[in-house]
Amino acid sequence: MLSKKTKYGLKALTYLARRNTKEPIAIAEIAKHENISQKFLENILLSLRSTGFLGSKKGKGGGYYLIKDPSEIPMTTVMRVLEGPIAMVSCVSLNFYEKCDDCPDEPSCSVHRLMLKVRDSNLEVYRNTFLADLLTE
Amino acid sequence: MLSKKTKYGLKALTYLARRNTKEPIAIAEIAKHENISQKFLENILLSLRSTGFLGSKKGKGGGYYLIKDPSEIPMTTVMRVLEGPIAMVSCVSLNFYEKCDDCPDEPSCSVHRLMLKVRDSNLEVYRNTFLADLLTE
DNA sequence: TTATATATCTACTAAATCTATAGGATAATT
DNA sequence: AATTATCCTATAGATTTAGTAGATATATAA
Repeated sequence: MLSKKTKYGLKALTYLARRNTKEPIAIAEIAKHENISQKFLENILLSLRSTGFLGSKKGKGGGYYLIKDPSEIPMTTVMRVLEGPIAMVSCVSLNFYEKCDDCPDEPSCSVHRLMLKVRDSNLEVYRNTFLADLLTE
Repeated sequence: MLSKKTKYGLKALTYLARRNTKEPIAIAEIAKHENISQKFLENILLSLRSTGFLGSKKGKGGGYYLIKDPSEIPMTTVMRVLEGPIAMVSCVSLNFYEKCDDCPDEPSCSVHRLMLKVRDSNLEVYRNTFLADLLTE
């Protein structure tokens, strides 16, 4: 299942993209409109900031804003920060590879085989989907 | 992340398919060869039995055996039993659909949009992959 | 300079889920 | 009757998730 963290994070980014302004938008506003616990959202936006496409400003009139255009924000980046590795097992992960401790041989492992296909398939979706694609036209 | 339950279940099925016999194979044998806790595997195989492609026999000489040919056992069925719904959110689930309580409108929901793509993509993989495809040739 | 509004950061707690184990019940074989 | 193996239910420990609390840092405005 998709975590609430990811769900909320996506909704928040979508909200920012739809507001379509360079002005910072307060967490409180996003939380209210998207029905998210404000404190929880604080943590989520904080972790998204590390991606480089999300900026923030403190103090009165502060908040969060998109640095890049939504058409340049790929879901690969978003999902990796929010949900973690795209691969379902670490032995097929591109960015977080780790050998399975119980599996003696990867090429002959059925789990490895199946999850490789799943990873490729998901990766294609995430690579070809940008924040802009999730906004309603 | 893929659950251990699913991982073990897949390995067990693969083991059965590779043994390539109609004779029942004891849980103990599978558990030993695949490095799985026997008691845990009991539960897993039990739940897989409901799919119809896995049979069991009690008593001496008993165990589990595949009823169908591995080329006729699709991953959609396996994954749904072991890992649960293929969709990452219930609002895009084919078999377990449920409306999100916090989301007023599905067509305009960005999470819905993205997860629809992901579901379709995963579904294609699982539908086109059969147990037989996971065995090393 | 002071008050206010906002993000930042760390720590914590409660609930849910996952992993595994325990022990007996049931059924088939010898 | 004894043995062997699956079947079934319950439970316990570990981990993860979701959410909360409270103090700190920083920017704005009066």
